[in-house]
Amino acid sequence: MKLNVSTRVRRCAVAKIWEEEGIFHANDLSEKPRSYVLEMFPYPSGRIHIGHVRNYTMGDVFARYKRMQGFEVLHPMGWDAFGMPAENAAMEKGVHPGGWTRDNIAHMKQQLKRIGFALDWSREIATCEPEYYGHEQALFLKLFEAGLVFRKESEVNWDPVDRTVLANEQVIDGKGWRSGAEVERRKLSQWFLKITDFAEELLEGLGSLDSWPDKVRLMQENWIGKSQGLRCIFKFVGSQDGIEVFTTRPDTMFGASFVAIAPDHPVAQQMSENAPALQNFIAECKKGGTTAAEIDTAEKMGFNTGLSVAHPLDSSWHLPVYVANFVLMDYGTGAVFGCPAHDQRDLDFARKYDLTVTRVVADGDKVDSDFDGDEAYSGPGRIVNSHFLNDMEIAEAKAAVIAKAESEAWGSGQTQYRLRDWGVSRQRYWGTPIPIIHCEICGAVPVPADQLPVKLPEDVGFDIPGNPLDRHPTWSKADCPHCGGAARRETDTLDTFVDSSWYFIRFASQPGHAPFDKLTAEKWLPVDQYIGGVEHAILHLLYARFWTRALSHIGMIDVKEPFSSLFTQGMVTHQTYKHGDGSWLSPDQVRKEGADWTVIADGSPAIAGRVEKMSKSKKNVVDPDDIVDQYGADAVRWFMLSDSPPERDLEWSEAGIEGCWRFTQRLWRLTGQVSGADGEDKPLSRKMHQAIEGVAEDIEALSFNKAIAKIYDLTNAIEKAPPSSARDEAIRTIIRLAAPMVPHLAEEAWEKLGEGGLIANMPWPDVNPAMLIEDEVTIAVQIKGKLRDTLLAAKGLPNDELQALALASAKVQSAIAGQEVRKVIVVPDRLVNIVI
RNA sequence: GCGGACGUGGCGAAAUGGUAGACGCUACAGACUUAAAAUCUGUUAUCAGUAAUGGUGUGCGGGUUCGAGUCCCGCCGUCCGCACCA
Repeated sequence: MKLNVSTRVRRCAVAKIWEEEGIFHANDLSEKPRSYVLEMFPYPSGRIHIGHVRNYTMGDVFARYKRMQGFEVLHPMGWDAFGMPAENAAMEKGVHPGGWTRDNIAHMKQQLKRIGFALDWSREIATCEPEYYGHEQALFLKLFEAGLVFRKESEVNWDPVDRTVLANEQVIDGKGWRSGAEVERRKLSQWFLKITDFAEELLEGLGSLDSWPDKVRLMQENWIGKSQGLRCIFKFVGSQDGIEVFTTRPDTMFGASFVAIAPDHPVAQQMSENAPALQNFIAECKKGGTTAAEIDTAEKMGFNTGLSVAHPLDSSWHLPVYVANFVLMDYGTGAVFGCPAHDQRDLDFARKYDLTVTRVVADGDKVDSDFDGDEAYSGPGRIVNSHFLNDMEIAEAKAAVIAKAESEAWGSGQTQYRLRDWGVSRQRYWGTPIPIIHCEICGAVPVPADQLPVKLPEDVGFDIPGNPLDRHPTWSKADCPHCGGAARRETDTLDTFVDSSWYFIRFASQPGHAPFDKLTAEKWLPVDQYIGGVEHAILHLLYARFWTRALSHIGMIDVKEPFSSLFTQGMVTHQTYKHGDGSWLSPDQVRKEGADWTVIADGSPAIAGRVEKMSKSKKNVVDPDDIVDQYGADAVRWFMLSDSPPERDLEWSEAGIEGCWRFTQRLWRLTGQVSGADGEDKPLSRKMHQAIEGVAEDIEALSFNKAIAKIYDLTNAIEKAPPSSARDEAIRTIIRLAAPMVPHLAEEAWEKLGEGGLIANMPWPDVNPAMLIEDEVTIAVQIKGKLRDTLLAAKGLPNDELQALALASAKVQSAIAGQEVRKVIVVPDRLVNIVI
């Protein structure tokens, strides 16, 4: 226990003053420049995780810094409160999801408050409350009216024993997590949002997001997956009907050796009606989960339908038609032609079913049509063995085939996206009810606005798997808003990604009667700095971008991109330990003895495992409450920011937090050293001004580890310096520089230094540019790029004088040893490189 | 399988193409102390050398350049995402 009681009491008092004065409440009417700082809101799982602490500390430092720079800052917090864990808790512990969630929120809110985050709690949101999700239903219906919502069949993971839809994470090795039954893919009619209408916009918009990490933009670009290709028909032999195929490689058409269609392609479905063998094959394909990884890694299987199609470029050339498990109905036309020589999947398939493999793109000097080996060639090259395409470049050949297809009317060039429409239906209770009523006569009818919110019923049970809304005795019964006849409510709820697709707008403006007020929201949006985990790089961020654009499209808000600057922080990791039998041990169950680890309880040997992401199952979690009790919030905050660059993983360690705690003490001791002495200290003052500038730059760039290194540097310099008024000023300044990071200590120190008011309200210290300039610089002297000497020179010395100084150096003279100097490269104020 | 990233001392790291290892942690030595803790001072990439100094060194192999941790090509390893976890 590092903190004594009185310290803890004082720190609580500090937090209370911030709260009483309401200094972190954002003023909608402020005349100041604005800054909207947001961290991804947490799922209320029960306890704040150390990863949250890292995320929110970064945002907090940035928000506090922006306040010091004179901005009106909006820094809100809320809860992504719908989701599966609440239902799991209900099943396991018999508690109601709502009660469980609200208890968790209350507890976690207290935890956050203890860490001293400068949050505007007056804008707190929990997505599970009708005050939030009712507005979400209204927005959903706006999109419905705009034609951006539709219904279609889509596959889900079906557990045939529990008779329940499973989430991907509930499918383990193709089996249901509770029942252990082999999971099947089953089709259900579900609601979708037309995100594909915005594919091009979302792709183009990435270009304007220059304050997003390149990797995230690249991932989204690949996810949207724009490609140009040919859509064309392979006609059945002797028929005008055929199979429509999409390909991005029309240049390889003369290398085609088969056509493959998806198991749920209409042609396959129709044929299977009278073909039990095909039926079995299709059923076989439907085994296992729905994820791309599972489908891609499944062994490639095909079924020869016996059908033949004619090659569009040569109708006398016939190709077999297979049903194949690796062809997806969701992408393109659900049918492809296989060119094994130049596509790995097709090659694997061709080898397995003994189909011809013809080379049509030259691989260096390999041009013969017979292709051997098991590695497809997808690189550049000239077209070979392809009649009129021979000798063309790939791009040229693509254009030639598309032109021919268009002129002969058997196909056309087409832009295709990999992005699929967003399925938002979930067969679960704990989510936003989809505000639709199904009437046998009128179809799917929106719930009228004056009947919103459609509230979740409280009286539900979780003793049986499946959706309690579906089997609720009365809830789903409703009158059709059109004809007044008996009808049934939609019992699916919305994907929780919908909840997180507009919460940042609600934070900016939350009237009671509407989702948000357009003008007020536009004052704050877009979010100036958004911070969260990379794991959200694609889905959440893309959905939120889409939702914002959709609202903009229907005129509800004039904002295209919701997050102008994005930062993705790394995970918090910790050493793991195991028993000899492989079971996990928590770090406090082991002790180091010499080079080895032993289990404290029984002295048996323990194994120090890898440093891994903190998780309950590996027992390497640290509870923020415990460490705040032990070291205080400031030391914990300092640790979250120091050493590791924020975008990388941070390893939690006992030694590390101890070091941070010691630093907070050092800083505190400094504040007792104000001497009142007179006198200048130019080098110290220069260091101080460099720190004011450097720390500001680093915080702006979210390089907290570098900012902290600069604060350490200045601390070292202050400690070494003799008393002077410059030193006293440096002490007062360093507290202000550290204030965003260690706000409690800074507040107390401010009082102790006899300064008035709250440091939280102080501006960032001013830099005197004249004080930044160094008058001497160290010049590196190299010979052929190798360092041989360094010398001190006046800053700004002309190149010829630097060169003369370097050549005069004794070390240089002995290294040259009379050889001819061929060239000298001089970088002003930096180095001289002598080439001999 | 597909897509994306990362790799520098004992450890976390720093370094507009220009002195690799700032800053922190650990460890070791010393001061203070009856003692311990705390604190303070110093050392801490590696090899050779008493030292001065010199060689080597940023995952591995090549390349561009006067000069490469940084740029290019090819490997290896680790991590993240893949549409119903959030």
